[in-house]
Amino acid sequence: MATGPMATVRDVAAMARVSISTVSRALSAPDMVNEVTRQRVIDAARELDYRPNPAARGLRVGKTNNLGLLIPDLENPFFASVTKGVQSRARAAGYAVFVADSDEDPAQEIELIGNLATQVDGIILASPRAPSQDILDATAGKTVVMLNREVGDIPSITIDNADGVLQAVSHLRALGHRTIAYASGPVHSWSGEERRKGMVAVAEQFPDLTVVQLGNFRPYFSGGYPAADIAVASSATAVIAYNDLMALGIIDRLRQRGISVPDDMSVVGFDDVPVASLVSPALTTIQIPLAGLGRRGVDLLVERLEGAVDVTTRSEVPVELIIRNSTSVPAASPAASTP
Amino acid sequence: MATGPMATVRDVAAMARVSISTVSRALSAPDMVNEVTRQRVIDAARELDYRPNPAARGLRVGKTNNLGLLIPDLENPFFASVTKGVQSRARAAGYAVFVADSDEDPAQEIELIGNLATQVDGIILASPRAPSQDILDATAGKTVVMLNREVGDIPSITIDNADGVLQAVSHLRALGHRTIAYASGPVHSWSGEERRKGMVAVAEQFPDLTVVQLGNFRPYFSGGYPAADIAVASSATAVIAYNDLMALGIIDRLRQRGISVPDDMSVVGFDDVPVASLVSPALTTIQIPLAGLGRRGVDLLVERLEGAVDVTTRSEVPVELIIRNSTSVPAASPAASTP
DNA sequence: ATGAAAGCGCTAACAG
DNA sequence: CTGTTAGCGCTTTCAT
Repeated sequence: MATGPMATVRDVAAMARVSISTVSRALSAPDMVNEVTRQRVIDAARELDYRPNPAARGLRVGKTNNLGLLIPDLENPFFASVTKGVQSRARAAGYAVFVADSDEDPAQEIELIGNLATQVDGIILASPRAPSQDILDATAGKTVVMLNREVGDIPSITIDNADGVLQAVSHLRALGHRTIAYASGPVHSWSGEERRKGMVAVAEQFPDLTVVQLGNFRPYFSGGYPAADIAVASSATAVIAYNDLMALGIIDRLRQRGISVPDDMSVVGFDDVPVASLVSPALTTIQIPLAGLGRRGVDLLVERLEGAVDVTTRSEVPVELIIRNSTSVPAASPAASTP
Repeated sequence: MATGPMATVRDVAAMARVSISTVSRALSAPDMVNEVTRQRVIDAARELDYRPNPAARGLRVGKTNNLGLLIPDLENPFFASVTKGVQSRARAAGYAVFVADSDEDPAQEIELIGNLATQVDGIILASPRAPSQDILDATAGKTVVMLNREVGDIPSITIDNADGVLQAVSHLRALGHRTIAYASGPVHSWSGEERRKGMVAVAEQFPDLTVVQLGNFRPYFSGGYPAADIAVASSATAVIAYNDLMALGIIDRLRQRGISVPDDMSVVGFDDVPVASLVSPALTTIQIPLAGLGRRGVDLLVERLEGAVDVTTRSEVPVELIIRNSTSVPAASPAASTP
């Protein structure tokens, strides 16, 4: 760093009275060097608090041992959790991670991919917002894995959106709901589209159900307000939101209008971000193992970096319905019998 | 990166038919090179999508242009926001940032400081948990700035905790509260101690007030439960929590026990994390400019890195009371007149 | 088992 | 204005 001049191989070599190559070996190839010499080097290294300069090593070896993580917004608890998972797994695997926040800006994303690429061995793209073609161009020739989205042949880890929607609907249906609303996320959201399609599929699967599409809303708390109003205007007794943040907004708006959740309206979220369990009513939601998603992303990336070329390129993580207090039997439902 | 072999100065030099030093100059020293040659280099560089290898440059120049950020927990919205601020400002200043999450583990912190130090020009320590002496040792000779804590002579940016507490108490007092409880954070928390001391000072300042110290609680949602129970057992009509998360827990526990907030008990948080405005009742809290804290941290660090040695070493950012819906006049207060 | 030397990609003297 | 050269700290042949 700035003040204390870092010790280099040369310093250690001098103190241990060996050549610099012996220092290098003693520290990495445990057994290519005489036991006693090695100890001398180790001691000198410790004494000087010597740490190999990663940049220098990287330059020589052609590998930085750094990973890049690109996310749309750190203040979105979804990505905070994913980042946390990436962080810890990367460290365990011996990588440091550059985190870049694109602020939901597709253009920034593309630029950041280029920046990151100069300093890392591989990049994790979490829910990138940019158009597929732009991503394809920007990542050409780079080692990249994608989280929560699929584009082209880029290795990816996604979540089982269809099953999530199915679980949510099944839950609601079992409670007695027959008209269920769905509040979509942004039009261009990949996972949003997946979930919307899932809703359509589920609707076909249950002929006794009426599924009403409320429209597209911003995937934040604020997006829940218009969604709630439209839901109320519909005949739905339950609403599934694109994500937890939106679900929270829906609940808040409902409360403002004197509509009780879950008594008058059931609400289901998606993601199970940490805050979902801290609000009241606690949110029934589809749990995505967010930190796990991050960890698996690192695993996949590291595999491609160090291992075989043809490892599995796409996988999907399961989701699980977490029933809390924002769902119950519909107000005047015949199925509303509490044993 | 992995597949596409990155172009180097040499490639660009070849294509532009100049020497490598001319390439280097054309790209950094705009006017040390002939206009037309320069353009040839620029073109070649663009053609090859050339990007100087930061590691190589860093090695040569003795500056990485990377910053390290160490935080206790990314899933804590406090740090997510700080990180976001650091991120954006660092990028604007031409730095990439390594983010390291210590998982609230003091030992990890010390180790991570050492790891980070090998790859960065400077480090930002956000609310480190380790003992002062350990931090002093680990950062000796390194360029470091600290956020939300002071130790030794390390340059720091803190917040005006005393004023925050004062604003909270004044607000409550104005509403008519006369017995106010304070739920402290962890014993070893620096800011926790600052706020506790602030409460004591405020208590002395207002002779008509009774301040009851509830004890020390975990600075999370869960810590709010015991705090709430003790608050209820006391005669306080309002409680100020160490932070927003704890305040949320207090409110939740109060609700469980059928105690209405703010009607039966007022609650004030601290930090104004994003979720504070999304819950119901929306939390009255002391707002800390969290992202701003991160940005100022970068500014201070970069100043020390690039500028004079004796820039201001300690500063404090102001806080502001945000009045929302978790506070009101006390239940049976004589001051309870709504005009 | 150890040392000498080359070279990763880059910038900064130092010539010219 | 431009080219040659050295060297940042490290690992890795290649000798010995």
